[in-house]
Amino acid sequence: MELNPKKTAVIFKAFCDENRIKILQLLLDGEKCACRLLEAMNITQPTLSHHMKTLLDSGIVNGRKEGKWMYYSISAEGVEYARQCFNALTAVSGTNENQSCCKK
Amino acid sequence: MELNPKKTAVIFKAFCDENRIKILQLLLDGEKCACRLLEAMNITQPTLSHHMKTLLDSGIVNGRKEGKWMYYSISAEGVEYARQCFNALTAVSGTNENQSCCKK
DNA sequence: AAAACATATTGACAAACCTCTATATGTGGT
DNA sequence: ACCACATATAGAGGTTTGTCAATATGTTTT
Repeated sequence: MELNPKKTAVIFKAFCDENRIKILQLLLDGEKCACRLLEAMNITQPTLSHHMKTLLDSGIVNGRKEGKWMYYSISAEGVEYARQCFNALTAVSGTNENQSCCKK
Repeated sequence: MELNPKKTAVIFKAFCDENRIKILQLLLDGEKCACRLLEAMNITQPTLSHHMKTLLDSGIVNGRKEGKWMYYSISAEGVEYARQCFNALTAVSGTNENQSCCKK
C-alpha cells in the first residue's frame, strides 16, 4: 500500500487528543447523539462540535443528521482504512536489520 | 483492554505529522542511522532530532546509541501496544446500533 | 409567527507544536 | 590535547490546536 503522508496525518489526529479518545470510547457501544456525548464529557458544546469535526475529517467517525439531532458512530470503513495505514507504517520487513552507519 | 487516554494520545502523535510518517516509512526496511534519515529528509538536524524524540516517546521507535551514531528502528513491542490501543478504540460491539436520542 | 432546542460557526486567547539558528555535549581520530 | 564529527538542547518565531463565550443556523413545537 502506497500511502499519502498528509492524508495519513489527518486520519491519526483522531487518536491524538485525550477528549477525542474519550469520545471514541463512548461510541464503542454504538451510535450516539451529540447531546449524549456532551453530557458525558466535561467540555462545552462548541468544543464538542470542534472535536466531532476533526473526527469526521479523519474518517474514523460517521455523522448522520436526523431532525435537530446529530448522530455519530464509528465508521467501519474509516477504521479499516486507518488500519491499513497503520499496517503500512509498522509492518517491518525483517530484512536489513541492524545496519551499520555508512560513515563508520 | 482499559486504556489511558493521555498515554494513548502520546502514542498516536507518531502518526500525526507528515515528516514523522516519512521517517517511519524510511525505517520500514530496518534500522537506520540518524545521519541516513537526515539525508533522506528535507529538514535540519535539530528538527530531525525533535521528531525522533517524539517517536521515541510514542514507543513506536527504538533508539540505540553506538559510538557517535544513533540508530533508530521500529519497535515491535511499541507497534503491538499501539495496535491494541487502536483495536480498543475501534472495535465496535455491534449491539446498540442506531440509538435514538433520549430527548426525541 | 414565535419560542425552544440542538448544533455549527465566529472570534479571541492560551498552549502546544514545528521549524530554524546557535550552541552544547559527547565520541573518535590525530 | 586538539580537532572533526554526530547528535542533543536552548531559544525564538510562526503556525496550528484546544478551549471558551457569543452568536448564527436550522428544526420542531406551540
